[in-house]
Amino acid sequence: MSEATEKRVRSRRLSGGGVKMVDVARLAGTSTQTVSRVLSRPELVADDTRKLVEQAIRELNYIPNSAARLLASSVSHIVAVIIPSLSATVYAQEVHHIVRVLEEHSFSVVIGHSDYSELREERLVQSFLERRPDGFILTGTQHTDLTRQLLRNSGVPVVETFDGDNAAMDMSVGFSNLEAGRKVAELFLSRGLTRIAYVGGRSDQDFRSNARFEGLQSRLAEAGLAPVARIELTLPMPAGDGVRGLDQVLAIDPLTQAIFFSADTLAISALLECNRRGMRVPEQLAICGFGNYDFADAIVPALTTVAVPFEQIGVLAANAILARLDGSVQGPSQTVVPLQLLRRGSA
Amino acid sequence: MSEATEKRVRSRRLSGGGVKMVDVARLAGTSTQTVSRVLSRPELVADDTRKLVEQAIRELNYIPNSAARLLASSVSHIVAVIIPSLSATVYAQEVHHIVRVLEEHSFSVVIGHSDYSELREERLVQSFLERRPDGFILTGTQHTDLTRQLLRNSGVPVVETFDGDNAAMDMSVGFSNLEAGRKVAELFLSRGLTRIAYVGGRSDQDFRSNARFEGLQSRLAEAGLAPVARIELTLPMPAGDGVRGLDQVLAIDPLTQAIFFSADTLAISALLECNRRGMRVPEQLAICGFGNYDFADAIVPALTTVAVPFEQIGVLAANAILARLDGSVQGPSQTVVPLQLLRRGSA
DNA sequence: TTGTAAGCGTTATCAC
DNA sequence: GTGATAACGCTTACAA
Repeated sequence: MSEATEKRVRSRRLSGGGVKMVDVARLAGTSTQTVSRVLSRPELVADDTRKLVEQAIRELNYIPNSAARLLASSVSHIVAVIIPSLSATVYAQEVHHIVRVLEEHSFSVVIGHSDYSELREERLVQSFLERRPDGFILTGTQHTDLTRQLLRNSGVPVVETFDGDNAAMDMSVGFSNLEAGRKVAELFLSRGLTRIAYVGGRSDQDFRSNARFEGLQSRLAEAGLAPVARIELTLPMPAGDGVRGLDQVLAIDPLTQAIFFSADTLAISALLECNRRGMRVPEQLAICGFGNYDFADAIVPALTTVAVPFEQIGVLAANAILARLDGSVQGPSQTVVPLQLLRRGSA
Repeated sequence: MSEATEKRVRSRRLSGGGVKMVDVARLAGTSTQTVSRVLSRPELVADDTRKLVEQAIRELNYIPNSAARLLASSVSHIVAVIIPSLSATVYAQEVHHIVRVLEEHSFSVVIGHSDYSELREERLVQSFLERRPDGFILTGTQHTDLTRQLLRNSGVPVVETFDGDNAAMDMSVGFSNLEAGRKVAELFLSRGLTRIAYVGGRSDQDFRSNARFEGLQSRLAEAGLAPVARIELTLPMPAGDGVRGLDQVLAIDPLTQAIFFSADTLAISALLECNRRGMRVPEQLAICGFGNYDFADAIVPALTTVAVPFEQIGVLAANAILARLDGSVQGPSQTVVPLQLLRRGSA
């Protein structure tokens, strides 16, 4: 921000409003301390005094300055949330519920996107730490060393989400991507399918998709099989990429019998494309998605997919932070939420 | 937060880390003022001094305290964003781009949900003002009097989004919902359809949907027609509500020829349901959506809809705040982004 | 139950 | 180009 800007902003602030605690105290005929108490621990103040103060607050339209409060008390009432992208409904859903829960407890949420990059995440962590948040909610367990170090040094509670397979720095709320892959393999195998492909994010970007692939692969290996193809799409993946994935799979093995897509958006667009091309699903090609998004159940055939309780993850993550802050829980914790394979028409 | 909590948090902070500017200054052999300058206006510091300070910062892992900065400078580098819900992709998209743009300028975004309630929005504004944000981005132009008063008094730049029809408090970036309704009416009329229905949000919740309905209605009136039905669904509207809307319309008028849905999610689920029921779209029932979401183009028939540049709205809103802050723009402003009727298969 | 005094960590101001 | 000192608005600790 330019020099001129700072001046402008400052003068704006100084002229406008600018009611502070002393002003309230003066009007109420008390000390600032009493005003402070009315705000944070009203039960310690005599009823009459309290009413006077409350009246003065209303009259002056007093709004406390949280920066001053933080400086004096070292509690920010801020939780920092870093997700790969708000454009993916998965994360948007999660954040929705994080915000909802935290709002109720008068915490503010500051949000940032890593764009699927550990380095960008590191910069965000660094920048968010300047606000002295009372908690961090990150996505996944893959972080730079500096990110870990910064967070550890800060002593802030950290929740890592969406990854129940790997060890967390502090607390974690996630699900087993590995298990998801195995479940899907199991399903395909139970239908006697052997030519099975995987379509997901690039392996250097999407570590949780990697785990799903590994799960699929390991289960297939147990049956003496190997995936016929693995397609890696660059993130973020717009829905239309499902068709690209489909085409790439078919280019590698035109006789592919089943595809596991790492996201329902991809699976849905691929399935609709199959319909358009007259490829019969699931007879000719079985399709399984991941996430159980909107419309998974509305298309024909309905999409077989793995349901993930994204909202629950958001709620649990927020609660994990809150529990640590109010002391009801002390150490590290690892929460794994269950996945559910929804067998519908497409596989 | 409980008394015990405050103590615990405080002690954690005091023990862990706690490197401050004086520590850096001491190590670098300068004053805090010089450290401060290195951080905000490096060009004012001699190269040698600067390097010493930068070295000390790295060595100590110093992280500035933005609360102290705000207190001293009255610039928070925070923008508060309030949307109805992050569960709706529309707003998630918008926020995604707001965050992206503001991050680049080292602003943090704090986010809140109004849940389509003006009263909740008011509480959020009140609570966010405690953080002394440098800007506010709100959704729509419908707010309580107190909300307006608080924002006006604070002197903070405010951008209202998504509503280009009504007067804004300060700045606005939106589109004409009225025009959207008229466009869709025009389309239906051009196809000779006369029995036209509308499905949208409850009129006391979704004011922008109201405007779309009014646009539709006014254009129909010019042709001597009136809508055969208007369905009001309670927000938030899950995709499946599209089917409910469809059924309600058909219950009122089984001969309805066309439906304008206030969101693509509704339109898509209704269209897929028509397919399932063997109702031919558009011959038997024409369907038009709003928003041009994912999959609008992937289903069969492809959804005719109104494309809204949600991302662009986010970018423009963020830029409007930035422009005001750096003084390049002074007064109120009203930006209206264009809508585009995408005529595809469904109408 | 209430008040007084001393910080919290930074930046603005002015002097050098 | 650099430093000393006084804010910034609130809470904590202690005293009354």
